[in-house]
This record gives sequence, C-alpha cells and structure tokens, in this order.
Amino acid sequence: MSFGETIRKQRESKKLLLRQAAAFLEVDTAFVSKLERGERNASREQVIKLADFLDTPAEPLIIIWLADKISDTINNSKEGEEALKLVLKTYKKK
Amino acid sequence: MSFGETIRKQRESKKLLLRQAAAFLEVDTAFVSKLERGERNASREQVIKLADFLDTPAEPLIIIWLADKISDTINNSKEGEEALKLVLKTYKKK
DNA sequence: CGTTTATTTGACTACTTTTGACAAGTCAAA
DNA sequence: TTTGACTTGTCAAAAGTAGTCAAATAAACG
Repeated sequence: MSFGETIRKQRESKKLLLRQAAAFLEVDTAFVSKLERGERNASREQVIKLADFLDTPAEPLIIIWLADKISDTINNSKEGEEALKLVLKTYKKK
Repeated sequence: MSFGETIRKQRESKKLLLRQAAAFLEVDTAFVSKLERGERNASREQVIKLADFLDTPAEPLIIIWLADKISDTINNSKEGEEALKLVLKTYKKK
C-alpha cells in the first residue's frame, strides 16, 4: 500500500476531514487530496506532521513514504530489483 | 563503488580521454568530469551511450547508476534500510 | 428532487533544481 | 614555458515542483 493510500485509510478510519488535515498542515485542502492520491509529494516535515495529526507513530509512516520515493526513482525499470539489492548490500556494511 | 568511480576506472583502464568521452556523448568535457566525480547526474540515455563508448554491456552500468540514485533519495536517513526492504518485498510480487 | 458539504480536477504562478556551456584555473609532463 | 588533461566556478536556460484558486463532481441527506 502506498503512502497516500495509507494516510487516507487512517484519516477516514478516524472520521477526519481533508479540511482538518489541511488546516493542521497549514496547506490547502486540494493539496492534501493530491498527497493522498499520490499526485504530489509530501516533504519529510509534512509526513511527521501528518503522523501527529493522525495520532500514529511517525517512523512507520516515514518508512512507507521513503519506500514510495524509492519506487518512484526506480520507476519500474527492469533493473530495479538488482539495484535495490545492490544498495541494500552496501547499506548494511557501514 | 559509485557510478562515477566506475566509469572513471573503466575509462582510464582503456586509456580513453575525457575529451573523447565528451565528444561521444556530445557534451562538454567539464560535464563528463563532473559526472565522474558525482557532481552531476547522468541521464539514462547518457549511461547507455557511455556503455557503448566504453564498450561494455549497458545493464550492469545501469544497475550501478540506479543504485546511486536510490542511495541518493534515501540520503542516509535511518529509516533507509527498512524502506529498501519494503520496496524489495513489494517489488518481487507483481 | 435540491441544497449543502466533501473531495477532485485542472490551470496557473512562483520557486527551486538541474543541465550543460563557457572561461579560467591547476597540474604534470616534456 | 608550452601543451594537454582535467577541474572549478559561474551562469543562463530549461525543467521540475509546491501549493493555490476556481470550477467541477460527487456524496449525503432531508
């Protein structure tokens, strides 16, 4: 599940409105709608604020958000999986 | 080893000059220098051309180049490893 | 139905980033 | 001291992005 879907689900399950999320983040409602549908990207700060707004721990949300960004840079290229493995390998040692 | 280092090593081992690489890629010498030092990013097309220029298969080069971009989007954040694993997991099933 | 409230869409602007060139620089070798 | 390889800084143009606004849909609901 993508970052957008995740926060939408959480927001809805708590009966919160886009408008409220927007007020909390201090942005326009349309913008939050776009975040939830993956049409815009959240900044790290916004993710943290969202976690706060949704009253959920930030870290898992950040992980999903980051994963989304990674998928995005890979962009379905067929070399993606190999590249991921490579990064993971060199990431561990250090 | 990063993408830049990789292509520099290959170029040097074949006694090719920056100037020649630049001509082949149809860019300026300074630009290739920056690519090799990671100060600029190559486009996918440029990577492919480079492979051609270096007379080496493109795929492994693309993998390294992609891995570089991924590392870049993770940018040492502590959630990076978890995010990588998450992407890898969802990437396999598809 | 008709009205109101929530969400989506698209166009648009301002801002930031990136590309690649150019000129001037360092450095080594001859 | 000239020459050839590479590096560095600066910049204009191009491309990308964040966020807004107004108008369009879609629910919800009496």
